[in-house]
Amino acid sequence: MKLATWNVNSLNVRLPHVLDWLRLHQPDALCLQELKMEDARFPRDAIMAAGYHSAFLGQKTYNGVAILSRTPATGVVHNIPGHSDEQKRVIVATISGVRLVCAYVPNGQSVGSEKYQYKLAWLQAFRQWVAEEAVRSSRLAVLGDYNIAPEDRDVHDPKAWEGQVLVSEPERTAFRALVDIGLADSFRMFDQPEKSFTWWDYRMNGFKRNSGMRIDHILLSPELAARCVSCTVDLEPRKLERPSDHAPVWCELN
DNA sequence: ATGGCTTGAGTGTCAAGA
Repeated sequence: MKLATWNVNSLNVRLPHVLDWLRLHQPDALCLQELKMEDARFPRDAIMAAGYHSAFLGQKTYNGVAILSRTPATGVVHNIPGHSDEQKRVIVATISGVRLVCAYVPNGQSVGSEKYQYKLAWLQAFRQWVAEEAVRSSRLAVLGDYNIAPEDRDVHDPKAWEGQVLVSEPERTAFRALVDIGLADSFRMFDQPEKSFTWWDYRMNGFKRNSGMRIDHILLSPELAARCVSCTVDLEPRKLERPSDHAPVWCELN
């Protein structure tokens, strides 16, 4: 089983890349973030033509998440249950007996800002709910754009970024609190290249200089972690014309 | 140098991303 996540930074612009990627990699499920479109504009037919079902939660201009899957989704949930939020950042579905959480964690803008406070409060509610879901589902995967680089080795220039948003200690503590539910950061279960990142700034030739961060993650419950044989960042789509600033990440499970 | 790109909104130029 192949599970993947990709922040596409506008599904409208990136749809050709997504369709090509589905055809090339044939994942069982692909979690998307930053659709930046209302539900009425979701390209369900084009995705169906590529052989995939869609569960999606969009909004105008910002945010928006989707789970594409070869088999139909069941038990779809929108947003964090019990947590009131205008922003569409979470969709959950069961695919072939695996409970998938697709999350677009708030960016936080800058440490101490209102958006940073919103990010930390959001992460607290998210962790609480994921912990409950982990009790209900032994086969649980939490995929998405976490907007947190968990360790200094996940940052191209840790000194320059020290204490900044995406790497600040409260954010990293919130990430560890998710892991402490009993979820494994699947990427770190395996040997990986030095300076592996999933996001690179569009500006200043960020990708060419590998000036990036690892902020997109796949966390797995113990049962799924035991079945996981690889976790890979796919750099190829970032090399295309008009790329997303994020790369896809995918796991292979036995 | 608080810049540097990209997107969506909408037709000016700004907010937001990370």
